[in-house]
Amino acid sequence: MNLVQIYQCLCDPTRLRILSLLDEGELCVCHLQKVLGEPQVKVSKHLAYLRAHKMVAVRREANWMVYSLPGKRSPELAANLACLQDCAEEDPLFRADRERLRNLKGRFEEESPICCSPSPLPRKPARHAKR
Amino acid sequence: MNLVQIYQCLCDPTRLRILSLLDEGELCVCHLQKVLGEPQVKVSKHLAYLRAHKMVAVRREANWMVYSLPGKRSPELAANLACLQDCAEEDPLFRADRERLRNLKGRFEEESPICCSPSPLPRKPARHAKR
DNA sequence: TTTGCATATTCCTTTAAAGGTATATACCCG
DNA sequence: CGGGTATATACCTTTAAAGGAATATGCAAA
Repeated sequence: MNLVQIYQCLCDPTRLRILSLLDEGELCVCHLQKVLGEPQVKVSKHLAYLRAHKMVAVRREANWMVYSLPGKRSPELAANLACLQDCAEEDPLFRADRERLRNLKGRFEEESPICCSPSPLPRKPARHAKR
Repeated sequence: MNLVQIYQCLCDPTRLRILSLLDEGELCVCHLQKVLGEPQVKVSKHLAYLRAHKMVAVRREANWMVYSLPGKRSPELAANLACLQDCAEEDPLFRADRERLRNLKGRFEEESPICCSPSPLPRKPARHAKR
C-alpha cells in the first residue's frame, strides 16, 4: 500500500464515514448500515474495497461480520488515519455520524446481544426470551 | 473544499509528486515538467485540477506560470499537506523527485534568470549574451 | 435438511477521470 | 506587426469507479 492507494481509499465520502465510525470501535455491517442510512450493497461494497486495501480488519461473529480499523498499520497509514480522525472531529458531517452511532448503540445492544457487543463477547448468550 | 475533495486531489501520483516538489519552493511549469519527466499536457492538466481545487497558488512571471502551495489553507488542508510531506520524506519515489529537483536547480538558474528564481525576482535582467 | 438472516458478489449502466493529439491563448521581443 | 516560447484548453478514447437490482454464500436454529 503506497500513499496514492491510501488516498484512493480515502477519496469517497462513504468510506470516510465508515473509517470515522470505526475509530469509535468495531462495528458489524448492519449497524454501519443503520448509522450511515445507506443501502446494504453500498456499504458492503465499500467495505470490500477497504478490505482489499487492508484499510480495515474483519472478524466473523456468527452471522455477522465485525469490522474494525487494522491493528497493524504502516507508518503512512497510521499517519493518515490519525490525520483523518483529527479532521473528522471538526467536521459536522462526521460528528453527526458519531453522535448517531452513540445514540443507536443502546438500542443495538438491546436488540442483539451478540452483534457488536463490546470486546469480550459472550459466546453463547443464554437469553432468547424475545419472540 | 471538504475532506473528500482534498483526498480526491491527493489520489493521483502525478499530483502528489507535484505537491511534494512545491513543498521545496515555488516552481514554474517547465521546471516541473523536467523534474517529473512527464509531458507538458499532463503536468498542465494536473496543475489545472489542483488550481481548480485551490490546492496550489499561481503567479504569472512573464511567459511563465509560477506555482506554489497556497498561503491560506483551511485546517484540514494544512493538516493533510503536513501529513503528506511527512510521508513523502520517507518515500523513495518522492525523495528521488526532490533530489532530482535539487540537482537541476543549478542548471535552471543558469538557463533562465527569470523563471523560478528565488523570491525577489530580477525584473529586467541585463544579460542576453547567450545566442 | 429446510428456513431465515446477514453479508457478499455478479452483472449492468452511468459517470468521471486520465492520457494523448492537436490547437488556442498569452506574453515577450525584434 | 510577426515569430517564438510557455502554458492552457478542446476534443477524443480508454479505463475505473460508483450505484442499484438480483442473486449467491455462509451460518444458525428448528
